[in-house]
Amino acid sequence: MKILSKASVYGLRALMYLASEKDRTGYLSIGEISEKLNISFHFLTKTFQILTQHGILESYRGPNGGIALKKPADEIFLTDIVKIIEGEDFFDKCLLGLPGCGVEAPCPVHDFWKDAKKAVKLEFDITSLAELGAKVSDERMRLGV
Amino acid sequence: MKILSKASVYGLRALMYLASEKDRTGYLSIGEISEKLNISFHFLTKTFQILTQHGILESYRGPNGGIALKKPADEIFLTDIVKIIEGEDFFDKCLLGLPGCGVEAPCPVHDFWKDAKKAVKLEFDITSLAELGAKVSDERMRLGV
DNA sequence: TTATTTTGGGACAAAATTGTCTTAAATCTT
DNA sequence: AAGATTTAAGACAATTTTGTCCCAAAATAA
Repeated sequence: MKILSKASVYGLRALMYLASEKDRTGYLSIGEISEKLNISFHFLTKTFQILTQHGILESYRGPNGGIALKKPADEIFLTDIVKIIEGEDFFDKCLLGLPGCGVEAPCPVHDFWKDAKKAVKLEFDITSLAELGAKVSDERMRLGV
Repeated sequence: MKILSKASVYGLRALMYLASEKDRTGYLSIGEISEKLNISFHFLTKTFQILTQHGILESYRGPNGGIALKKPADEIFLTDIVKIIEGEDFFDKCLLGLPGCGVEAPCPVHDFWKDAKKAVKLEFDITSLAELGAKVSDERMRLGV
């Protein structure tokens, strides 16, 4: 059961890493992050560009440049990130891919799937990068192999 | 939030159609199903071949041939189908794609995701093709556009 | 100024998924 | 026996996703 593209997975892992290093001031380079997490540098750069354009990250070029969270980590939630990368309709999709599936014209699994999406969305709505970053730095939960 | 490949989606929709036509005796041709549901005939054929090889369907060639459920529709559950098409580990995957993510070495979202997967799996485990077929035939829930 | 470091952005390649087509095999009908 | 119907199976093409590469732009440092 895979709900996220690689772009989202890489983006999320990288942002969690960023949040876990909250004591370091200034910018973190994409190179460092991609190395630490074993993610393709160029691929991650592209995802970060999108997140920068959407106000999640702030970037700075040149020596000692890199990226940084544009808002406090406790004000950025999983939903924000996932909707940017996967699309605004991320939590509105029919399990069977039927367009316009809803109460008026539901598919046979609509009722169940509606609830399942709601539960996941709720968790994504309330889970912040600060919380996840803390789990990495404090509880040593892993982001890589 | 998309958890199923097209192969699964097509397969499930086709099987629900089959279950919804339970009064018709004999085999239903793949051609009819693909037309009714607007699914590529050849693509659906390949998915059906896999389901036939795994004991979900029974096929018969020649005039008046086609496919039929190999077991009663109330003995076939969503989990059975999805595991065949997506893989046995369908409900065991880490949200962040980390191999071996588990209680010993969890990722930061492991706890939540474990529960979310469990809830979806439970529903897939108890939802039969008979139940879904009835929703299509009795409650006119839709399988196509 | 010149060299170095870093992100930005696009072109391009590789891989995976999805979709199409052709031929074979099995079966029925005439 | 011959032709028609239908699934089986594989080759192949199109599309999407993922990954790589190159060069430009911005900033620092010497």
